[in-house]
Amino acid sequence: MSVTIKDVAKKAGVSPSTVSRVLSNHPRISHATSEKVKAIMLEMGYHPNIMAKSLVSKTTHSLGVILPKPAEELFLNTFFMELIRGIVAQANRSGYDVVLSSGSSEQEEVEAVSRLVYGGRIDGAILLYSRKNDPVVDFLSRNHFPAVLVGRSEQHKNIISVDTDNVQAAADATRHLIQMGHQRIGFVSGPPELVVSLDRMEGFKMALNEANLEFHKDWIVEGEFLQESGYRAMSFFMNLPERPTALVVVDDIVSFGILRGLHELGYKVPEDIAIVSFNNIALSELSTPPLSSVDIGIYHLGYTASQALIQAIQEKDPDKLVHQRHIVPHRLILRQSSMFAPSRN
Amino acid sequence: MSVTIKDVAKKAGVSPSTVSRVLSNHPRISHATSEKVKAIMLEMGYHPNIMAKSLVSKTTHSLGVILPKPAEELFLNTFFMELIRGIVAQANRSGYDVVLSSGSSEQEEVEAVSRLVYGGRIDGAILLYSRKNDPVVDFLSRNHFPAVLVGRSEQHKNIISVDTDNVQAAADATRHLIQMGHQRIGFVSGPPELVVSLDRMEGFKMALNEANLEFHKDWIVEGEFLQESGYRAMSFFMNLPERPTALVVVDDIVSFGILRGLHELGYKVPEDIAIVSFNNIALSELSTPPLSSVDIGIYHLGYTASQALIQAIQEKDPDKLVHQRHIVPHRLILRQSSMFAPSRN
DNA sequence: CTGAAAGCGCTTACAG
DNA sequence: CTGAAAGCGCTTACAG
Repeated sequence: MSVTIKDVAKKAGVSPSTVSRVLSNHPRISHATSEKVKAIMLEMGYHPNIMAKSLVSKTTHSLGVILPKPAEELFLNTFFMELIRGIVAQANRSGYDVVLSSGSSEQEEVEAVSRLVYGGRIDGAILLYSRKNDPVVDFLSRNHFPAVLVGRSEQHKNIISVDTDNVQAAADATRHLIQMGHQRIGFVSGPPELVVSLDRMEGFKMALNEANLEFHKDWIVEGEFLQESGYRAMSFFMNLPERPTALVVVDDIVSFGILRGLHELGYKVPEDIAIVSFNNIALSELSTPPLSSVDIGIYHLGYTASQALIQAIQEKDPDKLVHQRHIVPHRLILRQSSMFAPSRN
Repeated sequence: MSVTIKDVAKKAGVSPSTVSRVLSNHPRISHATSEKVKAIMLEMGYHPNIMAKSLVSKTTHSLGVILPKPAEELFLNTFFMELIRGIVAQANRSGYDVVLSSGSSEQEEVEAVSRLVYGGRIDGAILLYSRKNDPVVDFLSRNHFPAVLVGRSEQHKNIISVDTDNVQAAADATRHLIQMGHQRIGFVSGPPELVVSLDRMEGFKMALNEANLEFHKDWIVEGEFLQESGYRAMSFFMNLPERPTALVVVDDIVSFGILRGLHELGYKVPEDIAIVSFNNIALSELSTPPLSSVDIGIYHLGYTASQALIQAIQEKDPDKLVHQRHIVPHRLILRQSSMFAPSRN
């Protein structure tokens, strides 16, 4: 029913092969026939059938993106949206489509991915997060399937990854508080199975070490990327006999929970406790007070991930692809939540 | 290189046709051969090639989702993410993939969609928003391509749509303020080219009318779905000689901007001005004060859109599809921002 | 219940 | 510079 290469060929008085060659800008085709065929394609409203093309070319011009399962799904809506926007923008620009997939368990995630991969539905995959033992990463790595990880993998060192230097980022945030005069600094971390939590924790410790500041076990709290976690962490800290004067918080959303709790209890930020967190989402400058936050360039991360993946797909020499690690620069944005020098005691 | 239906057939000692029939659970296949073939498929790691299947079946089992162009892109990250989560969840459950596409202008949007549609890449499309004169809707409607609109279209009454009853929702919000004793109520609207802005405005007027309250031209402000718009609206209202005591605000994000502005100027919410807004995003209960908001079930909207689209794709009788309109129920969530009765004057 | 054959719409050596 | 032919991996009448 829809117009095919044969219809165009017939009307143009050439063979289907020729039409196909015009389509792919084959060099050895006469300018005259090329023009004629193109005119007729336009006239007849011809559009190449992508499926047929894929079937023979063994390439789909599609990238697969695996959405995190519900547990982490709550985790920062705006983070993932920004990431996906960056991914889709760059993919479309390069003529690639993006196929979204999700599973409601790790098991289902693997099934979804393997359907896409084995079914020849996608040319490469992007993972939006990095867990410590991720079966999806295992699967892709085992199958030598082109893949890019946003974040980094502990096990699979040679998967291509696009990441923030989270160790440095956390060190930067911590150093800022130290420079402001804080000596008692706590850390609110994310789920320990996420690599990002570990990296930020490490940077935090690093900065404390440099400054010969004490690393206080009691001043470390782990949680989810949820406001409730921040709320709980806050209540834990504020009940401590000796409490920190500043906090490094793994994510802005978590800081919102902390701010809310402190507000309810009548504490003031940054006077009673100073806060720096990560990701600099749109709302971070809108909270009361506005949050100091490390901007990690989320859109840019997504954009770079697409770019790296497409490059990997098109690269023939596999040696060039081993152990690629793209670092997107971060930037500490200072706002009111950390702009206070504590009195010495 | 990958294992095909022929390989399986050879190993099983049957014809490719038979393997294909086993795959599709054809009724007239003997249990014995079916079992044998299935065992061999598993053993050889067979996975059907989706492209080949699509080519012959003329169906892709993919839904296309068009991301809004940058202008509206900012518009409510978390809104779109929730919507997409709902869409993907339901699509995957029904065995459909979701293909994302975007353009950086209306022109590019249409091109992206037509590539997907004419290229046979998708079986149907979901639009995430409704503009007043949308070329993408025109395109889909003109081509009689299965499509679902989240929102509603003024021109194309017979496109399938999934929507909130925004008129009622806005009326509910407004009535609540009236019941609290407010007589001077303002409205902060969104871009006038979006249908949702118009519908909510209409509900607002309706509720005022019912209560014989004056509709004050000065108390209506249009803006974007951005915090800055809220900030500006706030400053406009607060400089009025006679200002409203309560506001209905088209979106929570806009309310955040209003809250911030009022806080800076030292006004109190809800005492100086009460606020109700829409969408009930995750952060609405975290603001200071927590926002009263109409929960429109965003995830549910996405979920329903997927469901309706898949139904439309699978429905043979086109008469059944005309003028379908699915309404997802809304619910006014009361929080502190509107819980104050103004003194009579 | 099963097989041989044709065909989906394209590409790409091979030949000229 | 162009065409005829084979083939990508599947499905589906048609026959038996």
